[in-house]
Amino acid sequence: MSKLLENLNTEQHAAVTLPPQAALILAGAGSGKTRVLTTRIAWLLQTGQASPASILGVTFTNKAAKEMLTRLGAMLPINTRGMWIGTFHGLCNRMLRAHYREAALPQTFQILDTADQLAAIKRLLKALNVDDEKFPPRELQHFINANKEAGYRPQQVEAWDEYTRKRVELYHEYDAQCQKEGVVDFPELLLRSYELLSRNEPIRRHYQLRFRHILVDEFQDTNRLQYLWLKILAAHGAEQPAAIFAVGDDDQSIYGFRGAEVGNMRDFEREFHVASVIRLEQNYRSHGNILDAANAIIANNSKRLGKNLWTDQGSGEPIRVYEAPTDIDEGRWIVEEIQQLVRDGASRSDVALLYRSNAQSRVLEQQLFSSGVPYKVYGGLRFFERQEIKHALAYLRLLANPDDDTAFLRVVNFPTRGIGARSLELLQDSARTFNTSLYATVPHLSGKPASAIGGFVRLIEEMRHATEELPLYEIVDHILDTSGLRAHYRAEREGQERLENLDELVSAARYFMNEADAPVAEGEEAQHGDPLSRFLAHASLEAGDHQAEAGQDAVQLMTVHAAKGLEFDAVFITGVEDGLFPHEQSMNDIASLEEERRLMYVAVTRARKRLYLTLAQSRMLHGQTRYAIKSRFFEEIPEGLLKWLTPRVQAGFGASASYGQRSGGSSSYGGWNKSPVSPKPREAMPQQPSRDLGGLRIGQLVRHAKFGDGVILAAEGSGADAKVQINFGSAGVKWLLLSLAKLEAIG
DNA sequence: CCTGCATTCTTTTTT
DNA sequence: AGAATGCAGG
Repeated sequence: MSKLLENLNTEQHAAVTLPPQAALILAGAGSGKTRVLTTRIAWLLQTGQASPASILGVTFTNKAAKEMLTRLGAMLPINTRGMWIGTFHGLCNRMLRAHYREAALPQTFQILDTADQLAAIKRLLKALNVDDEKFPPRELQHFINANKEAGYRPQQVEAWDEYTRKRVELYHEYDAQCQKEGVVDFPELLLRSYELLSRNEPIRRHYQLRFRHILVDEFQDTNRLQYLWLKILAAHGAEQPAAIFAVGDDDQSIYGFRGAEVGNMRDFEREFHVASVIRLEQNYRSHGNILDAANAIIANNSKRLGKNLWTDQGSGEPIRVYEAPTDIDEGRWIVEEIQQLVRDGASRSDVALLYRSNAQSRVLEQQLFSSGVPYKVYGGLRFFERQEIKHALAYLRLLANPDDDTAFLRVVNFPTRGIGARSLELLQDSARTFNTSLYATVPHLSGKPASAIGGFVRLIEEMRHATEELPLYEIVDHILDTSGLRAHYRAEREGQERLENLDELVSAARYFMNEADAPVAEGEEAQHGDPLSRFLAHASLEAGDHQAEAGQDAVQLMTVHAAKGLEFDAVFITGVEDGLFPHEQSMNDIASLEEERRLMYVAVTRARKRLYLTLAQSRMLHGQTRYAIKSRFFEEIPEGLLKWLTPRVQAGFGASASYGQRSGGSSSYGGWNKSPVSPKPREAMPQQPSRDLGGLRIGQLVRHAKFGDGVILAAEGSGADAKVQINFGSAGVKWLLLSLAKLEAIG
């Protein structure tokens, strides 16, 4: 046991060995959070305080769950299979499969992913003749999910206005449709599971007695419903509540926009009477300057639980800042810098390019590509979300559950079978009359549509018959041929990759079966449900690990969100401009600006040794050149931590151009810093935007007869329409037509 | 039923 | 700019 606790610092040790009671661990970035979580489980097991079956480990991503299991396996020679460790959704799915009757679901219930759900909503609106201009499907989807994630069924939603009353009604209809079709969307997995626990006493008691230790990762990301779910599982308020061990960091809460409630941390502390909150503040990742910058940034947020990271690693290098004239120059400079790092011995995979939004990756990719620097972009379309895969899965879903109308409509005419919108409308109408699923309605049909659609139903029936006795992967293989999907993509010009993906689906099925059919070891329970349904659930819940394709040593590109939890020797945070980061849609109210700030905090704390902040004075966005000034977050970083590699010509009055370049100054780290700081002096003067601004440019100080002195923030249009945005300080920020306003360049 | 053009809308993302 | 959807015409 002592071995387990070796090398833990005081706080980590204290957290791991806490008595089994409600605990809140505030774990700063890079403070060994995952280590504490897994060591805690190992310690509970090894000291005999817990059996594997009594442990419930909850994460948000499959990746995190997998990592927990891997690390546990390395620590203890135990069978981790007896424990329930998984994502909220995965665990709820497991529970609902086991008690599908009590949860009023068909045994083969299918899971709708976000796109399926949207399709289902559109279909509903059409069937009910609802104007989708007045009730945009996406908005309705958001409304439904937000309510589910707050724990509200339609009856519980307060509707004060006509509009909301209608949306509640649609929410109700939507639920009814899902129930009829035997499908469940993501938030429904949780809500259903929660309701099952609250309504069914024996089942509730069963799980409450079983899970004595509940460990929750990334607690700051929980939404209301997830909190309620944990609360009921832990038998909160009962005499013998389970011990919840919650680990989180309020400063890294960056999912407020999708319903995460940081407030759950405070509520947890209060409602569960957490005796003492343990703070993990020693950072093992970043050098001092990087941490100082991070601390300084996050200090501007209000309502923090309070935490200050420190390190004993020394301050390290200054943070390098580069301001480029355009986004293309920004990308080019970054690529040169990366090439220099690589020449100095860095490996490309230890270098990350982070950006606020995905749209920014293109310019960077172009530069990397044309320079022949290998790179990998994270966060594209995932395997199970590809259209050919979704088509194949739709056939499989129909085999498992013919009432799945979404799946039916997806493939009834794909590949084309001469079934048009007209026939389908007819079918949908009579399905409403008979109150049956589309599939079940087909026999009632007469006339021409009947034969075409009847043929489709016969095809599915034949598939079902032919695959009855086959193992899973052969079922998949079989439907790829009999559905005509393979033939379809073979005929398509660009179909080669899709065909390969379909083959990969067969492999995925084979792999899935091997995993699933592993002999059931002692202390392990068999999972519920038939292999096909389980495979389909797996496909919905784990849309595909793009992490899988390791490949060569490549520079890592991703959004800041995607970078949470990761770390790199060198990190470039790109596009650090007002309007981009913070994003313009989040600049105006305090709550969302604070989330942007946390996002910046997350970004900064990804770096181990070297951090770059880069920005561009102009960039193409939505097909238009936009001009921006440096991010307001620069003001929050102590000037002494920054090394400007470009002259500072910036907004703010009287800001004199200061050149940050001072030779050397930094010490060397990690072996790949052979050349001091900036390899070569770079072009210093920002170029004038290639637009006639009458000798003006962004950042230019100007004088206006009425508004006084100001600085140009942005420009738009050209010729007679050319407008500039100027910050006149106390006189405000104004857009002025260049042709009308008499502006005099000063400074 | 398919094809091509117009219109729209673009943060972040996991399940 | 570019993707993705929706609608008119072949």
